[in-house]
Amino acid sequence: MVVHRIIIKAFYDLYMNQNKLMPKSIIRTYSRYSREASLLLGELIRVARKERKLTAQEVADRAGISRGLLQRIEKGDLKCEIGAVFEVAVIVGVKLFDADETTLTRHIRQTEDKLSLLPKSVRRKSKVVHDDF
Amino acid sequence: MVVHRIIIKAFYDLYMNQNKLMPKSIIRTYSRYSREASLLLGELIRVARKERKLTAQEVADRAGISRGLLQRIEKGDLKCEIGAVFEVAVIVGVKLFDADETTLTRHIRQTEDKLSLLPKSVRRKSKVVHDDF
DNA sequence: CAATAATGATCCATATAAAGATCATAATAT
DNA sequence: ATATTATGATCTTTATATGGATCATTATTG
Repeated sequence: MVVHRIIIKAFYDLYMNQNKLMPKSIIRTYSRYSREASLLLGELIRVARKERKLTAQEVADRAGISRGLLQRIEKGDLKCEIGAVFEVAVIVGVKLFDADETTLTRHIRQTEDKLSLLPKSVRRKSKVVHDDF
Repeated sequence: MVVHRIIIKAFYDLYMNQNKLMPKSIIRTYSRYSREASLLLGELIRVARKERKLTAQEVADRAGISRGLLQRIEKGDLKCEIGAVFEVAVIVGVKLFDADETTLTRHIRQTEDKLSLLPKSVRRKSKVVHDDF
């Protein structure tokens, strides 16, 4: 029943468009530092991939992502899942935090210890110091 | 015209569901290394935020993200935009690559130099070595 | 202890990232 | 030089991450 699908699709589009009038899109802005950190990570990945003589498709397959996403990652696109980026880094051998597995685990424990000493919640000074003058 | 919206919504749901029968969802799996790297980063962010006495809401606002997303970031959720994570890290003062802005820029240049020396594309050995026996 | 604020968790709607397909171009091996 | 393959770029569809609201719980201050 092709006609059904077409009609339903028309209503679907209608529904989608009625709210599309004001996209309310989220235009996110990034600091220079973030952009450069991401760019560097992407380039390190690309260098590592080539040094290991792996094609983009091979790495993408191993990481379980599309080649297109890998391209964006290597370009330092900030709108990528951090999980995908990290996974690719691992595959091509780029170390995160400059640490191996064991070191990573140790750092986690240290950080958790530190965290346990800090207050569970941050309390804003409820009242201004009552500036008497 | 509330009725219109309801009807249209019904068709919308119908349309969405006809394809939902086989979600074909992408269940991504992550390596232990990726999971721990992300967890560490999240915890470092949380520690830094508390040390600076910033509430979750304040940091979220400054980063232009929701408090919910910040929560996920601090928990090391791998399904977050890397841009959001990096931005938060910058705000609370967690250094990426253990480098300041200048160092970052220098590393980028070094990496690009390295990249320029590598072949533009990786070529798989087109033919197996013709295993004659 | 009481009051209040921060955090954690969950839900829904929607904006958007990702997959997949396709095309053009560039780069490598023979 | 030529054939072949990798890469880059763009488009559409679909899956999903995010924002925003709400509620319960926990912490902190006074």
